Amino acid sequence: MSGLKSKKADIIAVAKLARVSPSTVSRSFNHPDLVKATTRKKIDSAIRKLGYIRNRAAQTIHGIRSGTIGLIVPTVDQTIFAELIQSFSEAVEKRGFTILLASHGYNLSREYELTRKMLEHRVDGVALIGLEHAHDTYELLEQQAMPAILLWNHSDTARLPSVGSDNETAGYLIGAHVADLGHRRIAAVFPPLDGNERASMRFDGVLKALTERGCEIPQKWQVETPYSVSSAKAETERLINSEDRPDAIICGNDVLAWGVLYGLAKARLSVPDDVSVTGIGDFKGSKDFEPGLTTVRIPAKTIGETAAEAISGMITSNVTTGNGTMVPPELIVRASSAPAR
Amino acid sequence: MSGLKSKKADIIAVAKLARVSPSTVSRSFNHPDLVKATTRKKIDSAIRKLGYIRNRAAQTIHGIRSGTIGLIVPTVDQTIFAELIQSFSEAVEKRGFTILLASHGYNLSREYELTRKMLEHRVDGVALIGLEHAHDTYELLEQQAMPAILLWNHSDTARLPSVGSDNETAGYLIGAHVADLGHRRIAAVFPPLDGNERASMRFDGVLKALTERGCEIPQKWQVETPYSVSSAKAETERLINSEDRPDAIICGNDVLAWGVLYGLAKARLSVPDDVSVTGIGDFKGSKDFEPGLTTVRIPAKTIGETAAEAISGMITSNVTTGNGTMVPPELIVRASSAPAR
DNA sequence: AATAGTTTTGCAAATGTTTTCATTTTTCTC
DNA sequence: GAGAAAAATGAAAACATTTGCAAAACTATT
Repeated sequence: MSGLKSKKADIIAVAKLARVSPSTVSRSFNHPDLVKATTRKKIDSAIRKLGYIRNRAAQTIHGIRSGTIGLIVPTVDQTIFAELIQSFSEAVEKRGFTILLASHGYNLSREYELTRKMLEHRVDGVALIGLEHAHDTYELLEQQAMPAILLWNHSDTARLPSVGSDNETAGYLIGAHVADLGHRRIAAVFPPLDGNERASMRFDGVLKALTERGCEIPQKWQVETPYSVSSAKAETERLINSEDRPDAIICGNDVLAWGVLYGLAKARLSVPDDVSVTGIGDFKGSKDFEPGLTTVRIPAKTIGETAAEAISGMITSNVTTGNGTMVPPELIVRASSAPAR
Repeated sequence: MSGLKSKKADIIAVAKLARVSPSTVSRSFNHPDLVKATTRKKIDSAIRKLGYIRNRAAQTIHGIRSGTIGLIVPTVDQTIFAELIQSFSEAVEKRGFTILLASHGYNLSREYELTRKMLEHRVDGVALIGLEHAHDTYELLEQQAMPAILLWNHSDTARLPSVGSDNETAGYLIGAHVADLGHRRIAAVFPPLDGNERASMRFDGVLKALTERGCEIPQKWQVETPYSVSSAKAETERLINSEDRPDAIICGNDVLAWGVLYGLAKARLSVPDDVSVTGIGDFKGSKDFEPGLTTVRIPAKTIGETAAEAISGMITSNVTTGNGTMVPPELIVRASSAPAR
């Protein structure tokens, strides 16, 4: 009641109240050095009085950047991505962008739809997770000449610049570690490999390291299980039930490894005395496990930051970063693995 | 080269190619029933040929909704919020909105800035986490008549509608459970209560339940520790080192409870035989712990969905949902708590 | 106090849509 | 096949800004 028109204030209202033209108000936002200090004062006070808030939509149609970056993820609520989302979003915010977030639940055609939606919103760039995307999605981004980047995994041959780790290397590191500890009775607990490029490349890496060292994983010890602690736990109980049990279990990721550790604990088997266990990912929590989990760290924070820098470079100065950056994974040895007896 | 003008296609280009007026193209998007099927065909083919993508920014300046909802969180990368973000975003996506996400790292003035930014982007609504926000933030939202909602906790007296659980009730449930099991030597491991409304209300609830049952927590057993598994673990080692140790430990959240469990495991104390342990939150993983963690579930999924429904109601039909919805927390008894000996 | 140079400001066009209203085209009825 | 009614389309104004250009207002110089 007391003065401020409750109707939405626009730049014209501000101009009127400050007794200047709209152009001057606009300039005072975008090129403050071009307007006299005293006029700027008047304008600022009018802005405050009216509670005016700039309309980015109106700017955007002038070809001005929207200041948003679309981030399209499979899902948010897995530790694996939450960390990445956090660091990426923090890093782009620092550069003045805001994240437009959408999740597709591992459905590639939904991912395409969401990409379209991002383009409708005129995001300045798009970030996708992983290397596998629908043909249409790539086409769309190319055709619209939209700066885009792939997060989490890196491959030189990807169709877009990618920032992340190499899953095969991650698998190789773990495979080599376990084999070098002298284990020969090795089992693998992985998510379904089919259609999961992440998991299957890790597995390939493990196999490569083992083969080089003259080991192999017998078919019966190659376990596939959904991405969940509880099913990994259940599978583990099956795995160790036979008296002919492995003395090392290599897991496709930390979540599965947690499940395996619980399964072993329940069976009163000691880790690492009876069985060595390894994960991949170094999720929050793995460090504090009892025993601490030997794993490979995929440095989510570094990836998020590197990617943020890369894409804002692409946006602000059309600098294409070649085919991205390889952020090396790192073996982290903790208490859950020990030399074979 | 082969036909498609690489310059950004607008609605006018489409109209020209389809030999109709821009109005008709616009109509064919927004009121397809008003345009003849054959013209629609022509238009669709022109759209495809040019790779035209609608410009929501241009629509938005007509007062049309932007189709975005601002979600401002303290941080993404804690299990606690990731689940909530996922369910909220999924639920609003289902209603045609996209999430504009920003994180402030528990900095309330940064939260205010982010809220402003959301308003600049002309989001259709804003969702904040928790009940505690800067005065300015509330003012801003009110003054701009922006539909807004608070997630995670509910209070009838909050300045905005809130959807979530009541932390005091959550604490009460756990306190009652532990006391009713017959425990009298009870310790509490909580995050710093000062300036943390969530934690302190939970603690109040615990105290209330205990007092009603004639118990109390001695000062020396009231432990404050940062939100992290490792520090809870360290604190636990201190706590049980004295030979006069508690036989039940009530934790302010599941993450701390995990730390406590690890600490006890390391000390070779058996849960629940030697000590009962409880959490609050029922985070992913608590179910599969060895032993399973007794806790109070704050149903993130329900909260996200309820909140999504509430805010889209506020947006699409100006229905204000009173002061929100209380989503009741639920005691979940698992193996980590047992009757006192 | 006139001139030239510089700094500030305003006018008007442009941006990519939607929408109201008027006009044209089609369909129906007899 | 004329007239009325209904359906489909187009013209133009509106939306909230930015920006190129020209005009106006200052400053400095003589």
